[in-house]
Amino acid sequence: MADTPQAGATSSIEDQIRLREQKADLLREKGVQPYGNGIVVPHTTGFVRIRHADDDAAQLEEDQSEPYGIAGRVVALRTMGKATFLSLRDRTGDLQVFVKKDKVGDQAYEVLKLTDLGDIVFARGRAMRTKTGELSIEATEYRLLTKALRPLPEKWHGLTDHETRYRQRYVDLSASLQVREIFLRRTELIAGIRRFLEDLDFVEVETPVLHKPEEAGGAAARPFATHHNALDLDLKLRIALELHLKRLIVGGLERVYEIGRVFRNEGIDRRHNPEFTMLEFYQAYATYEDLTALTETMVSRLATEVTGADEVTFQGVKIKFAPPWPRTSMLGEVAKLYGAAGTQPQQLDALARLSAGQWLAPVEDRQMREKFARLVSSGEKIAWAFEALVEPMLPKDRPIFVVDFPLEISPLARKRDSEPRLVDRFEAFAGGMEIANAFSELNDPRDQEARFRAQVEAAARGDQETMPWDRDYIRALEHGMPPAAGEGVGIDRLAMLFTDSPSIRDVVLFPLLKPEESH
RNA sequence: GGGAGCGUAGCUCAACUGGCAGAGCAAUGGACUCUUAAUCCAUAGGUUGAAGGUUCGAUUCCUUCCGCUCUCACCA
Repeated sequence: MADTPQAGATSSIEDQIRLREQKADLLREKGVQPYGNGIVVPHTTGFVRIRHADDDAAQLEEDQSEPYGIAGRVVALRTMGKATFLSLRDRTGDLQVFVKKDKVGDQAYEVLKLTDLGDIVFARGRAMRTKTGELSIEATEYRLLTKALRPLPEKWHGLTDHETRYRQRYVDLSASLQVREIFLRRTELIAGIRRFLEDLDFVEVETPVLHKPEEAGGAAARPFATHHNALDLDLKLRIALELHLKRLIVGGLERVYEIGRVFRNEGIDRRHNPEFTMLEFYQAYATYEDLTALTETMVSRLATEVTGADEVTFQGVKIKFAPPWPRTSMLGEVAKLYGAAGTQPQQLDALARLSAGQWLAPVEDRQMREKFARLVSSGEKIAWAFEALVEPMLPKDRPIFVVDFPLEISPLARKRDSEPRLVDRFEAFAGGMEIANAFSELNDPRDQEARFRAQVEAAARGDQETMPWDRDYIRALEHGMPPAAGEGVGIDRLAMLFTDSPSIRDVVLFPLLKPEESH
């Protein structure tokens, strides 16, 4: 075989792959294993960068410490005959490597000449500064560890096509340090949640993902169906963590949390992926009021830990997470809009007397108007009016707690002692998204039975997002669940807020896409 | 599921009113021992998402399909 690939080669992707395969063969002929293993990599680029951040060229020249050994992907390559600069990227970032033929030797330089953008390489050498001042490794040893057969995206614009970024996340992550940062922040967010809750004496648990049909409740959503062959058992993928975690509260664990994937068989959009990550935590002897304080403290601290500040810019709007967060009353705001004055019971009475025409009068949106026809209870109508008329007006520069939820849309929440048509519940909104939902837990087994009955009746009317009647959960409550409060937090949405990502797909490593074969 | 937009070389993008499908980066050959969007000379790279239609002629116009993005609905 010739020493170098021949001129006249073409550059379609197939040809580029073939050329790189030929280079791998040439490396083998030179005794270099293009997919070797077992190399010891003693340092990261970040280690070198930090250690020599303040050293000038003269100081580095006097440095007599052992040479550094780093490995990573070649993301830039500039050759000037017998000297080459390459940018090497490892998990900590990039560092320039300066390879001179007279320093590494002829054979290593031949290997270098067979190196392509995207290859994984190893370099050993002392730190130095180039004449323009860039910290670099001056290689005395150069090895190729992995031959890449496909080219990297264009160096200046990178990979911008969303579809390719999501389908080939490995390319996206290789090409973009910003994308890496997003996912590192997501990881830091989850670690921060664990630290925060562990400090409060919560224990992390794992509950089943595979639910029997009667267990697949805890939220208003349609589940995915699956099947266990050996038991010949139809199963659902969980839509929430709630009912199992509360069984653990019955069992006396008192403070539990789970961070886990849940699955909802519904539409996909900027805020929704069919599988997403929820934090749910339950605390015995706490009320939903306690959880407002916990939530604003936790989220504000997470914002600081993940982004460096408790003020975050999301899609051009600054959001201040520092406690206390403002509150708004779902009942109160709706009552105000419909002229229902007085105490909460009086407001509820007045709203219950409204005719369909009166409810619909202030709502212009056609689809919201159509949706009204499907509503049965007064509580559903209050939530509907809040969504149509109040939610769009919520402040954008702060998270906000919405309180005073009606009973009918809260089948697992405790009734308020002062007004049993309401429940002790809040939802937290930020950046136009619901980020948390919490309530004092319903622990009266007979009341819970009545709520399940209402769900089953709603299902009979055609509602597809009702909860099943979970008899074992009732049995658990019959054993006595201490008074408790619990909360669910959408991890993906916090990740969006803390990385200024417009789509959930930007914070999920491998979002669900339709198959690509059929393009 | 409804509506709007987009799909051209490995990547990022052009192509006027329907008239030979082009550039930069990447690639290939050559020069170059301090470059950093390296530079210089040369070369090559296309089923224009797919199928059909209109037309002398389609990247361009029409139909259907596929995928993505935005949006509405559902939801967290």
